[in-house]
Amino acid sequence: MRMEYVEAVLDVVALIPAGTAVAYGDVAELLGSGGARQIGAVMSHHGSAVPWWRVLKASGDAPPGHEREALALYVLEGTPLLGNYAEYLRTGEGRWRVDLMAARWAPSDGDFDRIDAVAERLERTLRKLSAPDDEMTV
DNA sequence: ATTCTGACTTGCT
DNA sequence: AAGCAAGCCAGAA
Repeated sequence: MRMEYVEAVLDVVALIPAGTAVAYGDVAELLGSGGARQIGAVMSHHGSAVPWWRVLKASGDAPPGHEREALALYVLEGTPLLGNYAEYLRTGEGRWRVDLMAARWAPSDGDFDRIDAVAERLERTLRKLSAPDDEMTV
């Protein structure tokens, strides 16, 4: 995974507000590069410094392996949830998930500007890297 | 070049 | 609602 890609992903994730969330695939789409699995790979290895819990599966299930910690944060942030998470908090049993329909982040115009800037910077860099002999390639 | 793997997604039982 | 199969995208071996 190129560092430029990792940084671009983290830059976008850092913009997601508390109480909202997006799916891995959403980030890839906003970035216009790579797919859901790539975002998952980035979050898995480099997500610790950003609000990683706000990026999750399209189903609303929390990032695998971090369900407990994520749930505590969702409750704290007032993120819309579905299912019996209360029981999960008590006993560790019970199914729940984020209500992505209600919680999904809707970027403001300003957010879109920042996202576009990140996406453009990334694309520019990747293009340069993939075409060492630019000049003639038109 | 081929195969395997994974913090993914979607559609169908 | 819960599993499963395929499709998907890239990096690693």
